[in-house]
Amino acid sequence: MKDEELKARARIMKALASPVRLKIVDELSRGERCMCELQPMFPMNKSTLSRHLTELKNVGIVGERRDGARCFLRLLTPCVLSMFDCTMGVIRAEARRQTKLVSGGKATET
Amino acid sequence: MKDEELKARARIMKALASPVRLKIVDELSRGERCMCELQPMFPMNKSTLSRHLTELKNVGIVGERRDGARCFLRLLTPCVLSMFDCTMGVIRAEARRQTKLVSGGKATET
DNA sequence: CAACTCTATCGCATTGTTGCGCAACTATGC
DNA sequence: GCATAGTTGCGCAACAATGCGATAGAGTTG
Repeated sequence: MKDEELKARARIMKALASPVRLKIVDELSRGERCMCELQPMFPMNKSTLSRHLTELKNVGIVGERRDGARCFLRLLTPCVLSMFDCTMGVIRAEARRQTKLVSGGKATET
Repeated sequence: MKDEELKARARIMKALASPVRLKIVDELSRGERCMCELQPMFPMNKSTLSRHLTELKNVGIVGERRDGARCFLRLLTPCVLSMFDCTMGVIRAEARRQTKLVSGGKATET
């Protein structure tokens, strides 16, 4: 796999490697929102939130539509939601592994 | 969505938010490998490579099988490969958007 | 079994990157 | 003019990536 491609992918993953940004994506998956709607959901300075949005816009996951003073955000690539499913898969698999360890399974024990 | 869940997901995304680790995953998708096989592919100190592997192991994406002094790595959750497809989707969508901008499309122009 | 090699990991120091709030700024609408 | 919506510059603290050297097991050979 090409080096450039790896970097491009890493950039996208990085944009999603934050609870805050994941929450934004999750919220936008339910429809268009403007900053002012998002702000109450995030206990942080609006400048910080704006920067998170910028990061998502930079990699092309989120797009904006300006309407007067407002700036409506929406998900441009809903396929990122399928990534969520996968992360759940990883989490569940890991949980199973932990369980096995506790209940005396064979996985990698000391 | 729960806060803990968001954090767990972000952890997984973060583990994949690095060209090096993406390359490792890509390589492991073609089969089990030992550190000594991976090393020649990565122009970095072996301790650094080891750390990247540790990170992938920590989130449960990669597992290890020890055989004597060697340590064979393998992909535990192949679904991460489907994430790759999605990143490609995002990259392509972004490329299309750029093209539109150049060719005089309507998207977000100044 | 002692000495040695080979494989992988750990501790530490250095360097670069990220997340954050604050305050200042721009732009829109009343 | 003044409130509302959002972005930008700055500095700080926390975190991540890296190399180097030391260390810990496994296997090998005398």
